[in-house]
Amino acid sequence: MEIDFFQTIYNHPLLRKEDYEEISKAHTKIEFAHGTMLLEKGKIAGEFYVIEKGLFRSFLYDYNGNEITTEFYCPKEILIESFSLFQRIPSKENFQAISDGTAWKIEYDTFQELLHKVEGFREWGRTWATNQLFVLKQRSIDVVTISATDRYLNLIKERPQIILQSPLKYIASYLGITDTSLSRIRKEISTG
Amino acid sequence: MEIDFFQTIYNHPLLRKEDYEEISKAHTKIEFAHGTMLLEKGKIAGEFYVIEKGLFRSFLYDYNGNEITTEFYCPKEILIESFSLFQRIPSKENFQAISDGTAWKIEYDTFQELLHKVEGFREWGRTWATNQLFVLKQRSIDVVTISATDRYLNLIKERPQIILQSPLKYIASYLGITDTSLSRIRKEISTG
DNA sequence: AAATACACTTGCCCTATGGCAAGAAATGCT
DNA sequence: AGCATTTCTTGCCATAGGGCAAGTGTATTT
Repeated sequence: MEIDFFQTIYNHPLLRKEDYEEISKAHTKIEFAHGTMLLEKGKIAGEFYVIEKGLFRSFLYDYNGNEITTEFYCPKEILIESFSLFQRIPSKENFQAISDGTAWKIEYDTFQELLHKVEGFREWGRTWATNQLFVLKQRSIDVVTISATDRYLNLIKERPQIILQSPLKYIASYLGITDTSLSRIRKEISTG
Repeated sequence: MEIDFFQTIYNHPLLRKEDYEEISKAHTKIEFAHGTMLLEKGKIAGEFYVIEKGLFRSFLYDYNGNEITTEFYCPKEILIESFSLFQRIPSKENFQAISDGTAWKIEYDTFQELLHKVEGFREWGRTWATNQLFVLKQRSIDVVTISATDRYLNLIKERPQIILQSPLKYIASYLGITDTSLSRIRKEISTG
């Protein structure tokens, strides 16, 4: 199986070769067609995903009913609503494939077993959670300290696949503006 | 010492009576005058605080130079910049007392020792971190799904001490609006 | 008690952004 | 290839919220 792939994903000093075999076995490959919903708001997540190919997003509706993209998920990234999956509570967001794609999933029960059996996996999970908090905190700071234009430029630099593969409107709402405004920002940028 | 107080703060099934004594001993009482800075952006946090009395806040400057309050800290809450304290990186925010107050602090080294020696404390810390992620995620969802007016009403209901003790301008920037706008919202609310 | 410093409200005006809609461009489907 | 759908741009207009400043109120200091 795809041991190499999983070694780069679940990279932790405590994990040994046999652990990776165990981890690999827990995964099942799954294909998603463009537009497929992976998880809907209000439902309880049943699976953990690692993206292999394609682009995914999470979104919700603001107080005016507009769709707001809250995150993009690229290959090699983990896609889950962690609180829904682990605390068994309704998901706060919707998750959707915005291109055809493939992922490796782990069922909830299997995931719990892995956590239980493999110490290094547990530690990897904790590290991942800590990192999530770091990233989320940084994003909430960026939203106020960096203008939409600059965050767009950052996105181009740091995650160009998103710019190339996502419709403008998803990127716009991710940046906190409308597609009309982002279109104008692009014009500004290209003009100078 | 204030064992009862610390028992309500560090509440975890693994913690036993002797642990609370150990934990209590690690704390030093400290008084803050209104306006005192506890930690400034760019510096590395050296202490962990539990608020006993008073009101505190964290803030930063947006891309137009406006002060933005990012969080309020009330009695019985933990006040730290966790990544600055534990990863030894510069703080991203400023922390300030907005009333006279008292807190219990633990020095960085002492905190590390506690984590090392007391398993229940370590577990409590993990639980706290998980909860931080949950709260931060919920807040970032609230910002888009609930209007400023409704978030203000929620704040009145859920954390009335803040409304009573904090100047309007801090609350306004916390809600993502100016003090002028919040003043108008209050008028709206009281009128009808 | 006067003086000073904040805090809050309110009016006026202005600007950035959104809503809408038309048109152009690109993409996908049959 | 031709049609349909979606995406993106752009103009016009409306509006929520911000900037500013004056005026009132409330504390704190000397």
